Amino acid sequence: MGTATVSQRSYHHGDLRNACLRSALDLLEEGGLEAVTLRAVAERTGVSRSAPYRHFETKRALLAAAAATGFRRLNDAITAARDTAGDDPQTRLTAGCGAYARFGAGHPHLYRLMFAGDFCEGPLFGNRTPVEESEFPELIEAGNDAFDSLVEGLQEAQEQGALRLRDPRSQALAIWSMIHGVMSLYLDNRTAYGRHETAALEAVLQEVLAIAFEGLAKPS
Amino acid sequence: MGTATVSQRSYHHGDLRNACLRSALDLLEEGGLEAVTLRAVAERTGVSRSAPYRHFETKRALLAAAAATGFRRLNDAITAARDTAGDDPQTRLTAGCGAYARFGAGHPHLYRLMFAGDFCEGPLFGNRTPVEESEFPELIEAGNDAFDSLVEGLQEAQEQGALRLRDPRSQALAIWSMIHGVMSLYLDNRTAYGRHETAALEAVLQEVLAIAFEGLAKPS
DNA sequence: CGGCAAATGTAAACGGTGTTAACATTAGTA
DNA sequence: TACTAATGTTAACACCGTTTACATTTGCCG
Repeated sequence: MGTATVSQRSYHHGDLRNACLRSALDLLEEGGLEAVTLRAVAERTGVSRSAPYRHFETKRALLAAAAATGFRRLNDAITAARDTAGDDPQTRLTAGCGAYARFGAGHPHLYRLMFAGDFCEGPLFGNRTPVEESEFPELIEAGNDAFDSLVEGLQEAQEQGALRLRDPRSQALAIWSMIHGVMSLYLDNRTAYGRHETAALEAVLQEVLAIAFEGLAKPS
Repeated sequence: MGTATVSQRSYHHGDLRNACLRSALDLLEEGGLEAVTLRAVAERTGVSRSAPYRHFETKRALLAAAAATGFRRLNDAITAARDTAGDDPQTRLTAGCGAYARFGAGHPHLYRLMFAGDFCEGPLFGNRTPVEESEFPELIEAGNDAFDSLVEGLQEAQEQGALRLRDPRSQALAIWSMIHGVMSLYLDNRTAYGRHETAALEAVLQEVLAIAFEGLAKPS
């Protein structure tokens, strides 16, 4: 009979861990968190039900890996937007915030998973202490990296004289809280308009950012 | 044998719906959402496994009722704090926000359930349109009532000249977003300090509120 | 090369969960 | 007092996460 072709994969998969992760992300995007079932992940990957357990100790571990992937993608989206936004620090910050919102609106289930808060025992943003002691260090690190990007943007704005000189870490935490609040209410369908009314999201976000920048601006 | 005493309840419970609701709220407070199992609710109420289904069509309906109770309690806490906060509009607003944060920190699981976003098809805050068409109108109404309290506080502050004159509904949505963002990151263990570090929560909240009031204040 | 241990995948089962169907009991009423 | 609707019970269903025992393959060491 046919000799083993390259894509045959009779028994061993070769990269099952990443394949499961991709299946989980796909299922999440298509059907929300409730669609992400280990059985569904296994079936979609074309493997037996218990195979994923060779690469993820538990379902939470798989979801944590997916959330970490989400933070890395979010960070990429923010930095890319800022890098193509010119020189004005406020424009760069606004571009980053817009990319943040676009990411959340475009991947609502992933965004909610990233902030689901059932993964980390330890804190995430602003954490300088034991990353390795956490249950899912990969997730902690990805989240902190994204936070650091925001801190850099604020420092940049401070140095160019656009913002008051305060601790940029606490400024960053305050701004992140605001934007996350907007996204959270929007994604959880709590705002005044429908779930897919991107216009409503943009309006609220602009109002919040306007208030925030007014409150953070250097008194002229 | 003993004639039926008042509390005998041999077969019919009398107020099983409220009893289940209370059991669910207790289980939620004690063990988080994962502890709220219909079986546990039934057992705690001292009733068979399928009895709750006579009063709640599904588990989601029970959780929605619990979330509505949460919004009513939150509204009560906010208005009580504001009513005992004197006359200064900003003090009254700050007192309301503090009560909001205290409620969330004191009932983290309930707060997260209220904003879990798996109940409403339609929007919640700021909604003037079909409350009855929603899947859980009780929840929509309780959420809108709480939102309206915040709007009233902002109108009050505007009338007394403490805030810029803008649409108080969009101001309220912006402020709610900010505070909810702080609470969400805190409860989901995303902030820079431990979960039960109330001091950290207060610090971030004060920073956010300071920025917000600065941004909303009437230019002097 | 040969064989052997570790890594990886499979099959079948366990307990727990939401939900439903069929049946039992009670309350309200004509 | 009989009948009906409301309410509660028991037993089962499918689905889920997880584990255990077993099968296959890979890689390495002699």
